[in-house]
Amino acid sequence: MIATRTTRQRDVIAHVLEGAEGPLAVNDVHGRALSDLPGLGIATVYRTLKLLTEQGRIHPVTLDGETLYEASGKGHHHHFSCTRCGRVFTLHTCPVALPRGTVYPGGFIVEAHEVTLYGQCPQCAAAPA
Amino acid sequence: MIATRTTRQRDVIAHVLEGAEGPLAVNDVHGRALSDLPGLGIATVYRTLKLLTEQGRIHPVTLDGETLYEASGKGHHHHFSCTRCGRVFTLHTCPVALPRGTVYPGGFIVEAHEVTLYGQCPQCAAAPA
DNA sequence: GTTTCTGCAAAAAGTTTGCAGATTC
DNA sequence: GAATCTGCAAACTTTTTGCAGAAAC
Repeated sequence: MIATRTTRQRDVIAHVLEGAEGPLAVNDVHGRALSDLPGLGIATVYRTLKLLTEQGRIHPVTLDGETLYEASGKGHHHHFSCTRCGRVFTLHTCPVALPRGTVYPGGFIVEAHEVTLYGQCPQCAAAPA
Repeated sequence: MIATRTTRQRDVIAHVLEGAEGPLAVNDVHGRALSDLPGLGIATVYRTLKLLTEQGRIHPVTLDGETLYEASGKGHHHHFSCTRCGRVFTLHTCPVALPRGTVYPGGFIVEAHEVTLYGQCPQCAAAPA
C-alpha cells in the first residue's frame, strides 16, 4: 500500500478550495495558491486535484465547458453562473423535488440531479449596465 | 460582409446533429459524418460546429467534462444521462418553475436554467444488474 | 473568374508523465 | 535512511490556424 504524505502544497491547495465562494478552475486554484506558495508548479496542482478527488475531499463540476473543483461536504447544493462577471456561486436552495428513485416521464429512474442557474449575481445586478 | 456557402460537409454535419437522439461529442459527429463523407477532416468538423453555433442552428452542452452539440429549435428541454450505458437523452418535461426574472434567494436574478438528471434509462432499468 | 471552403500539416492550449533532487516520516 | 513528493521539461491530447488546391457562386 502506498502511503500518502502531508505536504505544504497539498494543505495550501485544499485550503484554497475550502475557502472559495464557489467552484474554481485549475488556473484559479493555481493562482490563489501561488500567493501562499510562490513557485508552485501547475503539474503539482493537477496531481493534487486528482488526489483530493480520489480521496473524496473535493469533486469536479463541469460548467460551460470548463472543469471546476469544489470542496466536498457542503451538502446538497447547486450553482449560479453570472453571465456578466463569469463567477460561479454556490446556492443552498434547491428548486427541484426529485428524490432518488423518482420515475421521470418516459421511464427514467432518477438517482441524482444537477441544476445550474444563469443570470446576474447581486453585485452585477446592482452595477450600471 | 463575408458570404457563407452551402457545402456537402456542412449539410452532412448539420444533418447528423438533427437526426441524433441527443447531444453528440465532436468525435461522434465526425464518426457518423464519415459514413456519408469519407475523408472528412476533423478540422472541418470543428470549424463547422463553430459556424453552426454562431448561426444558432446548434448549440453546445457541457456534460461530465465533455462538450456535446445538439440541434437548436427543440424547445425548452433538459438532459438525462444514464449512469449505466452513458447515453444522453433529451427530456421534454421540465422539473423547475423559474421564469426569467425570478429572484433567487441571495439576490440572484435568474435568466436561464439547466437541469441534468442522472440515473437509469428505461432500457438499462429493465436489464438485469 | 473570384471568393470561400476543405484537408493536411504545423501550431497552440491544456493535461499527464518521467526523472532527479527535495521533503516527509 | 527510505519512501513519497515536487518542479521542470518532455510527451500527449484536444482544438485552432496557415496554406495550397478544390468547390461554390
